[in-house]
Amino acid sequence: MSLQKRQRGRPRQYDRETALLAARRLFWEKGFSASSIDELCDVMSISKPTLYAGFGNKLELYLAVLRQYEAEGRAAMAERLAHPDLATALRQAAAGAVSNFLAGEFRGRGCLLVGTAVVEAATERAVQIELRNDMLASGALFEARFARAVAEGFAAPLSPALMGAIMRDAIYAAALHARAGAGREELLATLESVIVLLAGSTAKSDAARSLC
Amino acid sequence: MSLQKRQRGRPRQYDRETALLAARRLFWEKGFSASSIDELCDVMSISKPTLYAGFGNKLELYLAVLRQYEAEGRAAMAERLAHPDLATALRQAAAGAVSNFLAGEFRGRGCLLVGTAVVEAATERAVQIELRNDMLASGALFEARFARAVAEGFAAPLSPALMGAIMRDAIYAAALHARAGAGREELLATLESVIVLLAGSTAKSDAARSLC
DNA sequence: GCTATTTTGTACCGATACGAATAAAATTCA
DNA sequence: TGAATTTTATTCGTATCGGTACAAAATAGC
Repeated sequence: MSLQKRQRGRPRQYDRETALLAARRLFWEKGFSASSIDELCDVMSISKPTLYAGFGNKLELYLAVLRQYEAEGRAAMAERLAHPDLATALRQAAAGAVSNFLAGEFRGRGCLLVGTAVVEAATERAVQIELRNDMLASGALFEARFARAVAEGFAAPLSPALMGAIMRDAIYAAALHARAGAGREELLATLESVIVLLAGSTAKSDAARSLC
Repeated sequence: MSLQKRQRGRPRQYDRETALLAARRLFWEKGFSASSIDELCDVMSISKPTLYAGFGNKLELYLAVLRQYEAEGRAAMAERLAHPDLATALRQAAAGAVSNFLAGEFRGRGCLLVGTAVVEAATERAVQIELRNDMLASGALFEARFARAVAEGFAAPLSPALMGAIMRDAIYAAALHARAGAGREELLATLESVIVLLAGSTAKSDAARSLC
């Protein structure tokens, strides 16, 4: 479907994914309501009618940004969770999330969904559903990893679903802390404790071990 | 200080705490940016110059609302945590928080701070500090409760500080889920698992026990 | 009653909000 | 080359934004 031949009229001069990335940066910092259409056009380097023609309206643009972000994040998370050792997989997932929360140009970035979608969820049903599905999907990702560990002989203290929920929630809470200005060590310390409680191992990650 | 004699000019016709409560409801649902001054004046039943004279500007009003909310919430939380049994204390705290998140007129209320302050934290330093201090204070509250348990002979799996952070984070995550539309049972199930992991007891709460 | 002081509501300010109308520019097809 | 089609930028319009000037209203002290 992406290989359809060139459209008939004037070719568009912007790249959709790149434009969404630019919009993401603005939404991430200011949130949905405080990001104006004019500002979005600026950072996306397109004019207002171009934005409306290409993305519908402000809310639809925001939803497109969220979906692009979720797809990227979920793919990265699944990759990190694939490590054969449970504790290491969880540590990689936690470290990746934390790096994402702390990267970027402004202090206290956090997670795009936790940082911005949460507010609009109360008034915009579509955003609430998007947020809800993201949390359920994240939980399912961790649940699957715990289920795999159980199948491989891991003596779990709880059901995979509950352990997955706890691990996911710890990471979402870390996103909150990041937005509130917390530092990397603090975020990682709490997450490490949760991993120890859930995976029962105190072994250090590969990176930490190589330092000894 | 609150007993100072009647001021000299025209007495104000609104009650400050009541007005803040009304503003809280609007901010809670729409967030800071999407709540307009006109709408705030409506729900607070005061005129615009009255609002500015009494509360400074929109941001200061919002901060006043946050502080009133935090004070109430912290007092209630401390009271629930005072129960002599650790697990029961944690269950009461969790149940109280969940009830707060799910009460109110609109679906997906959650926590005022988690639901609205998180967005503004990235651009408004004062809000970020307020949010950060709230999270630290909440963590300290739980830490103190765990420390008390340890002093009373509880065999803790982690330091009180870490256990307090984990418990607090689980509740903050529950606030996120509530805003995303999750139901009471789901919120309580995850929190109960965390309590079991931390307090090590599977005893049911008084209310649940009385049902048997 | 008169003055000083504080709160009140009406009206208003410039700036900016989201979105649309319109027509020029750039391409494909015939 | 000309018709059809799509994207582009300029301009505009109505509504609302946060915030303020101003004067009337309501109290306490003298």
